[in-house]
Amino acid sequence: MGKTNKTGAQIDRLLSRAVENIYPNPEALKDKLAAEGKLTVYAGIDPTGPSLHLGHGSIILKLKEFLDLGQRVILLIGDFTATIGDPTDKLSVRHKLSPAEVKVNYKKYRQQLAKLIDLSKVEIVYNRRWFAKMKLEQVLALAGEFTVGQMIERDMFKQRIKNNKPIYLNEFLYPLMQGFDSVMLDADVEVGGNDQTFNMLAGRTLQKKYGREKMVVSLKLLTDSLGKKMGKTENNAVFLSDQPNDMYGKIMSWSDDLIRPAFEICTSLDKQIIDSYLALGPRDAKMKLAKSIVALYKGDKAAETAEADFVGKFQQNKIPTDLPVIKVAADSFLSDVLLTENIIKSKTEFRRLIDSGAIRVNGQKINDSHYQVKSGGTVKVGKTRFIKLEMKN
RNA sequence: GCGUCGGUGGCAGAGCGGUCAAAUGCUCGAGACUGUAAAUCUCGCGCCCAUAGGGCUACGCAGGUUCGAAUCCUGCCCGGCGCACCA
Repeated sequence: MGKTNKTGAQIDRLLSRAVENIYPNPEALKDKLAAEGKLTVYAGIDPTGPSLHLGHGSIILKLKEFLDLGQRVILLIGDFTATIGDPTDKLSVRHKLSPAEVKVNYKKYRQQLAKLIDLSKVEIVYNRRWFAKMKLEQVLALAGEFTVGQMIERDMFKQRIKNNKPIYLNEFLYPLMQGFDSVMLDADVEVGGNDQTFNMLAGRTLQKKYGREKMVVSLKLLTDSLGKKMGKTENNAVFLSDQPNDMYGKIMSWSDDLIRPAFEICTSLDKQIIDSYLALGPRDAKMKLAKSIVALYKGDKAAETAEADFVGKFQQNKIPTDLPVIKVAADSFLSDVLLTENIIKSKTEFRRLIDSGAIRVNGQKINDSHYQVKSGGTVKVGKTRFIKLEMKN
């Protein structure tokens, strides 16, 4: 095989790039990869929302590296686990996802991922397949594989105990279920975010009892200097469904110290290229980053446009080109228009924005909360919200 | 089951009969400065009408006491802790 050199480099990259840790150790995985035969590699995604975010993207990028090395890659859709949910956060009243909803979500995921990886080469498996018909005795057997001590080893649980916060029984079950996925898939490798390490290792433990070893690749998470996750809860989380302009803008609003890790985690650019970008200085490097990421998910053309738009909008204070156009009747109250378009949440908010001088019509600051629309034009709300008005005939 | 403490805005956490739309911190929004970064400063952050100001809804849920309740009482629901129970 003449391509050993090339695959050698590929393997090194796979073992290190964006990788936080490999269990039991990188060498073991390296040996496995070097050996003949396909490995079964998988990553799980819970279809809780309509959109994936960049964190999912980085997992997919890693899967692609496995795929490129000729491994068998499975994307596990946790449609059953998603219906259990995590009761930690009382806010998110997790409604059970119906199979139809899951299907809809997954369809969207497909579109979002299509640019990243050739989905026709990836097997899609739903874990409802085995969990839906699981019997209580099987559940108990599963639960019997772990002790409470093992569970409360987990940092999060320790914290909660310390803070007198409740831990629900199904939360203990969650890692077990995730572990059971590995068993059912007969997986050699699982890839996931570092926040999933505990769950993934539960799978490793469980699988060992069935006489099979799974390796775990945990990926670095994109965190800011305070160690906060750029997850769904943070408002600068980038969703793969975001419009190119938004995606670009959100990335530009990231903290500077995210630039280097983001290049590593969210793109597949070569190290030399990344270094050359970083040498440009923080602002320009971030622009390169934003453009690269947008290009990855939306295509080069969209990335070009998004960048041009950004430069125009924020560096030269121009109005972006492709604004949503709203038809309005003459003399409509601007507050009403913005409210119905969901640009603002309430009239009170409108008032507040007016008071702080945040609303401009055709560049003209508005200070009348009863402003009526007389003619078409652009409305700017704050720094990032724009809308174009046209008169209805 | 018994006892006990507790349930307040996006979060944390004050308030414990009127001056409470509710301190404070964080988050968040806007403005200034910038690179839509960070830091800093200023303002704001339930909803509706309004120029001042007014109204409505809110402090787990449902009732009650009172001129007046987030604050007191009763019941219910939920959680923490302790005790009991241990199939």
